[in-house]
Amino acid sequence: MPFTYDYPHPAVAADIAVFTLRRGALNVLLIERGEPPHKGAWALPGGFLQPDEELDDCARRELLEETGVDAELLLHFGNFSAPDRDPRERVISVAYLALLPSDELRLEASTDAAQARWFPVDDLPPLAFDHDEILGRALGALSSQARRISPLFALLPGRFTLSQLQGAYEAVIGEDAEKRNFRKMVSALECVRETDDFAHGAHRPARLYEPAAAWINPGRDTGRTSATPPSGARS
Amino acid sequence: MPFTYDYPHPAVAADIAVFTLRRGALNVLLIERGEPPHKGAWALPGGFLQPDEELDDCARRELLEETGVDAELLLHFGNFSAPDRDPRERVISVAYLALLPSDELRLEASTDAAQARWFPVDDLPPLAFDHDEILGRALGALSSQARRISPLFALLPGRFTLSQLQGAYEAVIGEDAEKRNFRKMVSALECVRETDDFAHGAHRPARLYEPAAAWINPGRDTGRTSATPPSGARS
DNA sequence: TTACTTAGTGTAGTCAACACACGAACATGC
DNA sequence: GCATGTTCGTGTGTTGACTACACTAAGTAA
Repeated sequence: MPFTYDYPHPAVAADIAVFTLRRGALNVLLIERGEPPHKGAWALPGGFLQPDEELDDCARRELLEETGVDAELLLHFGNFSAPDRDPRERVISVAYLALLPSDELRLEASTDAAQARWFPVDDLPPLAFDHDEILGRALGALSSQARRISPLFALLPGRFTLSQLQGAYEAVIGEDAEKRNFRKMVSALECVRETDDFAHGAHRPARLYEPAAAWINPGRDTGRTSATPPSGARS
Repeated sequence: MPFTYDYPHPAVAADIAVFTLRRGALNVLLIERGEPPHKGAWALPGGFLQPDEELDDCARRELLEETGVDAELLLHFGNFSAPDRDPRERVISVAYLALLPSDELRLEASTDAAQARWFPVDDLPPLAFDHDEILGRALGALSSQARRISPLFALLPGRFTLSQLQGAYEAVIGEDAEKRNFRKMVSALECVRETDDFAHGAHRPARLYEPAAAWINPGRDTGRTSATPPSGARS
């Protein structure tokens, strides 16, 4: 790294793709821009990095400020750095995805947003800046994450039925799952613990489950650093 | 995203963990810093983003400038943004990993580096800044990537034997593989094509293989966007 | 009491991953 | 040139994982 640096610094912002389930379908939170550029267009929420703030904290703060909720899962999935992606000045976008339980839907448009709204990911309006590209990448990353099941807890209430969990899985992956196989998978992953309570609806009550401890905020797989020692490949 | 932004902009840099194989072992390229801070300490190569440059291009350029080689695989695996990670000023580090064939070892220390050297990843010196954390994350990401086999081509010459490929796999994963199963896996992935030539050594010659087309620079898995249409989960 | 809907479970078949042993081909040294 | 040593390269049987599939259980509502 050079010890002098004469070039102008870019702005750095976090943009967040916030997903939730509404009526069984995956929805993403968009804001309608209240100011130029792209005034009137829909965009992902986001904002600029502050001086003494880590990027992860910036994303969490912006999300809290712009939507009023604190996300349980905030995952960085990419940077977007095209020099002309923002006409005002150079902005490096650090992109995150977040998941919210479907019942926390208190949307509060902030000053610079005309309104905030949920959109089904299958029926999106045109987006400002390069946010369509960012959102596409977010959906891909989300789908990969969901196969580990535990990230889906952030989409559900604290206790949930296995049918709810399967519904979230199907909504995120975009494919149907077979009931018994899904339950076998969840059982094998040992990521839920059954409770003694049941959800009562119009039909047979379903047992409620909760996340097993240590599955909140699961680390990324780090291969070598967390793996058992190699069996002899090292000399 | 707010339309005004009064905070100072951070510097943005790319740091690159460059890996290669030397005598069968995974090595990483480090430079000895020639200037404060951390003068005399070893660090990952890297440098600052220029005004009209994408982050990916910055990483590639810095690597070319500091080591004289053009990397075939440059993969972003994380950002590092602790406010005090660089004592000079705030620097956001965008971290990449790169793979080089083991025979391209023309190291040219640039002006700000006293020297550049390969280190086995099992025997590293103390590193400057937070580069030990960056390198740890790089090793984890590399191990995940290697399971797809095709990224390993960047560690090998243009044509290689299956034993060489297996050696690269084992060095990166950190575990031994079983020969026949490894070959079956490679065969199933259809990522190599056999040639009519053989490598002649001290013993029975081994057939040379080359990467199958379309496996250079493989895209990330994007789930929904590249998957077959869902079978009915969407209404 | 009946009808309806969802909850919840076990098995058989298929496929992929794993462990395993040997003959083939070439270089080298005697 | 012959024997020896080393790596190359292949097939099979076993095991565990994933897939597909159908019924009974339990409650609500009419």
